Amino acid sequence: MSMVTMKDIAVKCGVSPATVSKALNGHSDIGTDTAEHIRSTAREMGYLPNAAARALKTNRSLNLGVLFADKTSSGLAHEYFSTVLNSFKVEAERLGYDITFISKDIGNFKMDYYEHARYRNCDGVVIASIDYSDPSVLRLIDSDIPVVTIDHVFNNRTAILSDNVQSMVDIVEYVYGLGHRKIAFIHGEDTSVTRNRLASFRKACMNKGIDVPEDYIKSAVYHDPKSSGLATRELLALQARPTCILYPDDFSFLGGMSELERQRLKVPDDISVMGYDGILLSQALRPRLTTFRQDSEGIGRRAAAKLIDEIENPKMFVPTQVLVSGSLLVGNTVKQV
Amino acid sequence: MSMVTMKDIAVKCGVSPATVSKALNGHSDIGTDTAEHIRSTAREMGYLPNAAARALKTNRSLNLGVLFADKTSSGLAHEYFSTVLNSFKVEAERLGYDITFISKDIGNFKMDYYEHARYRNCDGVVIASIDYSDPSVLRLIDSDIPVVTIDHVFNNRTAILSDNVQSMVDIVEYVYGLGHRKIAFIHGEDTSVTRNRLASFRKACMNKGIDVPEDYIKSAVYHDPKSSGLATRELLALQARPTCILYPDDFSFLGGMSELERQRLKVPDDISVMGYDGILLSQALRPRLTTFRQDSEGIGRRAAAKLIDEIENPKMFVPTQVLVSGSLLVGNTVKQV
DNA sequence: TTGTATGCGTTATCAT
DNA sequence: ATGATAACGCATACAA
Repeated sequence: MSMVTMKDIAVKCGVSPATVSKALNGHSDIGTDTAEHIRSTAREMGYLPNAAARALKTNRSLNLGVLFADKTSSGLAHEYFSTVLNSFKVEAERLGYDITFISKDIGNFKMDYYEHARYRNCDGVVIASIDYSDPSVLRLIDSDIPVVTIDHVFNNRTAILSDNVQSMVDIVEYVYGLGHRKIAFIHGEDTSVTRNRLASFRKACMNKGIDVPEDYIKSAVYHDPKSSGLATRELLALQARPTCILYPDDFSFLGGMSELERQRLKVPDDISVMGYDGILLSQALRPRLTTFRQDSEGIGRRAAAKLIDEIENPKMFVPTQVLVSGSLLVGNTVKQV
Repeated sequence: MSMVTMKDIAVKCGVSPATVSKALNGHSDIGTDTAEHIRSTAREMGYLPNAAARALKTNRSLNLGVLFADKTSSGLAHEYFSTVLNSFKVEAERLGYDITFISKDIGNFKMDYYEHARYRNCDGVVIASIDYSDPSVLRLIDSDIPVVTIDHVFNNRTAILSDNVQSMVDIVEYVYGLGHRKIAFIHGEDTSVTRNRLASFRKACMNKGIDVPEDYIKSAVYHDPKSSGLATRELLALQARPTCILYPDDFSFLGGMSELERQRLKVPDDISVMGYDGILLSQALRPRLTTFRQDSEGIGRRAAAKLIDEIENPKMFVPTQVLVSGSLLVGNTVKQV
């Protein structure tokens, strides 16, 4: 059980600890024979590097901070973010980095995000699904720690962005292609993502020569079926009822679905609908939900790659906005009209 | 930006680093006036402890390892586990611990779970949602590192268990109370959880004097609507069709739902169904799914509390099985017959 | 090619 | 009540 250290290996091999260190780290100035001997003895003895000691000495922890939280403090419950996190983790591990969650107030010790990341010697931090106006977040963003943000752009910081502009273009063109001209859009709460989607929706409609009356634009809350249900009811009460409703996300559509059923409207025969995200659920519904699949796996992977690149090549670092495109997931909820 | 250390504080206060350390750690052998002065200068200077240095010296990292993975390597995508993880995280942070994911093979360095946990100086590890027969997992379980497992029992280890025995009793009694005597059970793949549920189901039925023909017991895969859909079809094809079907989990029920709709069977008028888990989705469906809500939040919280208790009081440690009970979530999918 | 010496930031022991 | 000193495990500049 007791940790075997480089010193132990040095003793066993009859060399100095420095030699062991170099051999284990693959330095070129060690005889190939000695190096190999040291490496094999290390393996035999079950040697493991001590991350803390290494971090203390090198000022590099090979540890990335993850800041995933929303108001409900359960950013992980959203399939989109848990997928992003998972692929971030996989890519980071492939490149030799571990992951630690960053939070406020650890134990009795009051600290903000920046302090927490410093305390744990994080080499970099990825931020997603959070209130970007929180001063504590801003302090981290403005700090000297490499940061990559997801779905939000800051000056001088790399951002990975789901292409919410192109996605709305694809969506509008798709439903337009099926003959829809009365397209309603229920959007989530006001964030930069929402603003992008909304603006792109309006523009795409304009480009197609579609008029979008203001009461075809309804406000709801992401991931909240109830508010989307309410918005659906309002849309259905309109004089000129839309033929197609776009929901803020797949899960929210469930609220719309209830309302449609209550009014005995069949999807897609009586009305067409589209979701957003492409979560598992959407493809388990019948009829299968037509939706837009965000490449959450790609987003997490790119975030890790970019962050680590910035960490390992600080000199060459240029803040970038990486647009990750998704794709239409055609189900059976949009009918030709 | 440059780290302010205890030495810096010592210089500024005109005392020795040792005194600073003691003052900051609240030792009693420092004058209250000096201690307070040191603490306030530390605050002014923006001092932050260095976790790596502290870990190196104390052999305690205040860091917990998390081993969450399934075959699809996305244990996080399951709402049950992401909820467990989140509450584990919240409780751990409240008690002063951070969380790091444990994996195999970090970068080019081949290691198993135990080695990874050691490498990161984890004070303890929580294990869930994993193939418990993996030798690499067993090595960790049999190691000297404090471990708490979730939904699986090992000798000499603390386990947090969702009460799968009582839950099945509650479920059977509930549907029995509504007059059902022909109850079918679709269960997940063979795990200890599944075995407990199945045995408890059989026993509960027996206690109620209900006969359970073997073809009322169907095998499916957790979280897989397709296999549950198939099982549903088989059940509906039976001579003596069940009046109520219990599904392995809420999500799997979606597969059953499709099959029921295909056969034009109305829930609950033509057939009653129950899910398991109580995920968000289940309560967004219409009719609302009657299901059994596992206390995933409580499970994560108890796991963190137990693990940290073992870490901080190793002398008093006794391996325990903590049974966390859930509760029926009554929706509208079981009809009185 | 190998070894010596030093220090990363912290805590703990032992003096004073 | 405070301080000098050493040590945790490792990496590196420099000497040999």
